[in-house]
Amino acid sequence: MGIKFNFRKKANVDRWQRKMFYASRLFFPGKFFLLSEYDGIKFNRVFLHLCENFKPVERPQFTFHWTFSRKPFSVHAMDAFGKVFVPAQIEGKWMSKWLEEGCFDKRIEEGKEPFCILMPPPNVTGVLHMGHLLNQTLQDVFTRHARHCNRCVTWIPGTDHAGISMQVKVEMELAKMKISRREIGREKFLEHAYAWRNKHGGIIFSQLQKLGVSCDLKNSVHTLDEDYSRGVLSAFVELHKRGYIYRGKRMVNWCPATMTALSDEEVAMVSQRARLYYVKYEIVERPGNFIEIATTRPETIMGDVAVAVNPGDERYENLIGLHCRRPLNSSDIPIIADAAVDKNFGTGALKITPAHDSIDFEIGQRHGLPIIDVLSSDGTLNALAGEEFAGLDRFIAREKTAEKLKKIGALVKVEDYENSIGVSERGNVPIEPRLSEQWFLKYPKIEEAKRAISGGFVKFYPKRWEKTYLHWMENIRDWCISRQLWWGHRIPVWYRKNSNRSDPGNWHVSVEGPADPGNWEQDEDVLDTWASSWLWPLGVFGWPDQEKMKEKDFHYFYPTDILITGPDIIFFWVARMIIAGLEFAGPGKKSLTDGEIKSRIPFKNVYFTGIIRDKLGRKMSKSLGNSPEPLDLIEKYGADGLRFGILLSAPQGQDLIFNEENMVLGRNFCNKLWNAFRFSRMNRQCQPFSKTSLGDILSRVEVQDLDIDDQSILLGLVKFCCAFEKHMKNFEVNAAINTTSSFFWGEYCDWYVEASKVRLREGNETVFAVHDVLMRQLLLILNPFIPFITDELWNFGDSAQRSMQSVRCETAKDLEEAFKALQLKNETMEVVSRLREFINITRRLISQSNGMESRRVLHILPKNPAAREIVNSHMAKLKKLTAMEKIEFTGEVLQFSSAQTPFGVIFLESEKSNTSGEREKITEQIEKISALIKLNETKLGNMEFVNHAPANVVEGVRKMLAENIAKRSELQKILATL
RNA sequence: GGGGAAUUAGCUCAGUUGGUUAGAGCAUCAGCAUGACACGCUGGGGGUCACUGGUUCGAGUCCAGUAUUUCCCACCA
Repeated sequence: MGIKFNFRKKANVDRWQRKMFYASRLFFPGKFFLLSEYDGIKFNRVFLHLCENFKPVERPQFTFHWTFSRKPFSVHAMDAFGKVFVPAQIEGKWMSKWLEEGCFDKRIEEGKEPFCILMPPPNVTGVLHMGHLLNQTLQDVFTRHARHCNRCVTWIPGTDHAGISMQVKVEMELAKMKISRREIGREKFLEHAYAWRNKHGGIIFSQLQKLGVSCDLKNSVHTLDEDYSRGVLSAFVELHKRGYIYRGKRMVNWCPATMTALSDEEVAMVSQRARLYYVKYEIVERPGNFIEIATTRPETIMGDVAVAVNPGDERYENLIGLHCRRPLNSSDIPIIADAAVDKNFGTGALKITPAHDSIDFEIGQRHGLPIIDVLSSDGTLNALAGEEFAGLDRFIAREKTAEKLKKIGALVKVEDYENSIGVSERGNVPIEPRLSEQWFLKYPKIEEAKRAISGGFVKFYPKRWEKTYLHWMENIRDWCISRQLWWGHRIPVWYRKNSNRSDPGNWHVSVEGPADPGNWEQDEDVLDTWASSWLWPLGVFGWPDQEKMKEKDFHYFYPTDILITGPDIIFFWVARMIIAGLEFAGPGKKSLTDGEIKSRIPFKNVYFTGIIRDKLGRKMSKSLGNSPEPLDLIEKYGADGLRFGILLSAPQGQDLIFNEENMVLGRNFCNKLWNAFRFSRMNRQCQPFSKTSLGDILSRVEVQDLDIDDQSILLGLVKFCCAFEKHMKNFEVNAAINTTSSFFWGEYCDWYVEASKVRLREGNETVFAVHDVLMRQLLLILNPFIPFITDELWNFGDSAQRSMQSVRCETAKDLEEAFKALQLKNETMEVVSRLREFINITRRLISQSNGMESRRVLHILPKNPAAREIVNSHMAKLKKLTAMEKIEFTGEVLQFSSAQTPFGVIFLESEKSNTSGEREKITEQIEKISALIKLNETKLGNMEFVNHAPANVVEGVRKMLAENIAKRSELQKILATL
């Protein structure tokens, strides 16, 4: 076929245009040719008019990528087996097969090590996003890996009822039908909510199946399931009994949008541009004199009950104890002194509004001040704010009050000011510090929870998160667990009808409720979602029902092995689960021993993933619209390609920038694997892997037929498995996958396959067997990462199609044991690396003397007889890999371009000689090597170095020096003859 | 205000307890239609390891400081 075309003759033609031209001549000798436009996102077909009147066209923005091949339609001996891997053809098939076979079912066998992993329950309303992709793939990798390690595996999935976000969603749905939840009441609302959940909930699992996750869906748990709910309520009742839960009127974070209290963790601090208003209050006892305060919230002035100054502030010393006049809703309020006031902020005088600020509240408490709450629960001002402002939204009221202050001359000035305010994560509005009666939890087992981490019972990966965790534990505050919502676990507390609810004497706290329900009213509120999910590791096993726990194998699987989640919920969830485990995974106890901690922790390892960001470093989110649709990615690159790609870009715990190029790499990798397998089985019949074992394959090997490539690749396989196991043990998935890729692609494909081609063509059965050993092991190792394609290849040629899922993967140790009979020699690796070096140098020489080597004959001046022998015994292979027609030995220096190899100097025969160029090249090399020699010599001349450095390092330098000197004299010899 | 992380090739990142001449992929440039793979193969170029000091015979690696980026925590109205 060789149409040769010398592009160099065409001046000023871009590379891509030359390629197109070349391609067009090859395939469409007429006037048109077809190519695919590829901009990394989508393919389009375009026609370009070329050839006859070929003119350079302006380079377009996208890059071109031609997708044809010289043999685009050629069909191989294995016609079922296309040369391009098409994921869509096999993915659906395998998922249903796995489910059919029950591959993901929980298994328990005596004497086997358990492995349990709990899926962080996605929101029941959730759909698959990029975060899940990473998180779930990682879990799946560990789960499938554990299956290959012969462990009894269960991966328990589930969903979270997602209190606020679910309720907001349902309310929005209802709003579309012009229904408000207050109108229809609690019961009806919950009916709607359940209906909605049953219809839309759990979509995520069908999406996850497309990704190939191998969780046990039959044992899926939902936080509102009957059993789980009973656990949540029992925990409440038990904690109340043990004195950790109390009801009280406190400052809480109030979300005016969803009208509920929130925990501190649900409030995010966001910096904003605000204004600082300076307002003067007239001193009652000294008319005409004023005290000036600074505030960002003039709308709360009507709630002022005092003005406070620092007791050490000389400016205001003589005012303490006097009164000033509140400018709005006029009233006289005292001027007090409190150390909490910062002299240096604003004017140094602080207006005290105990109902709307937590510092003010505390100051108010200290001075016995009254509380005037001017805000309603929805964030509007109420009657106490005065007629003028009542009913206004807090932000409108801010403007209005400022206007009014200006009008009455109380407003001194307004400054721009940047501060940070708490924002409700769900409602996405600023929260309001609000005094309200709520249920609080004083965390139990804090000391033990700290010890669980510092004592190494629970290990964090990466370790640095331990600090964050411990810091939170040090500064922990009581948890507000009640929510003014309907969707969730209703608080199991009943109050005697028409009684004072603040009096615990009127309470009934139990899971079942009072015996005479007619006389009681249940608390209206539900529990914080996290107050149910913190029991996840217990609840999924049926806690606290001992029978159910036995049935669900709590004692076998608990503590679970690894939790994989994002560091953003380290406080929300991870820390609290540890606390819950310590408190509840055993009989109630005030304090725990180390042994008890060890048995009560919910998981032994926590793997924190990074956050997926876009190219600009922004978090990927729906609202920003910067997140690709995961299902589209699966369609484009295949589930395997996507999994591979995402793992490739996910170093442990480091945020990762999403790069679609990695998915391309993943897809390419799968294709390479596909083709490597295709090649290894080409033109021959052999047992599918599903029907054969390592022993079967090894029995096909004739030991005397093993050449050095076979030996060194098998030894390399053991070494690689060793490294792989180490990475997996340390949860370094990224490193594991990199090691695998470089062994498979770099060692197996690039070297061994090429090197063994000659013998393969001769039909050497031993070589076939070695290929099978490698392919088999690689498929087993890769299966957790790319399950679909590996299972397909594993079963190739087997009509039964049984998943490789639970086939035990040989460890490095197993392989070593099995290879003993092959008598592999370690020194073969060394020889092979020299052969590879020889070939590389030769190829470089050919490439450098581009066009000069018309004869393709290589002469070697062998270093010694041993080198000569090695070259001789690998002649066919060397010729093939260097594309030489002839490789000959010579006894003298030749006048061709030369290079130094481990076996001696080589000379590339050519028609034209270029002695001056050669001389220049060699002189340059001599200079370079002389510099190195000098470096080595100074090092060795330094007695400090020789005395201090370890012997092997010094020895290494000595050896290098000797080698360099030898090389240099060789070069000098060549130079002399030129 | 406190704490963590990052800074290595044009881009995305590896880099073991300090030890030969700092690696990979992508991109780029040059060559290639070779019975597995152009989603491929071969080769080349490209780095003052953010900066400044220190420890050491020896620092990308350890220490201190600076700069930039970033995340978390925190009740200055």
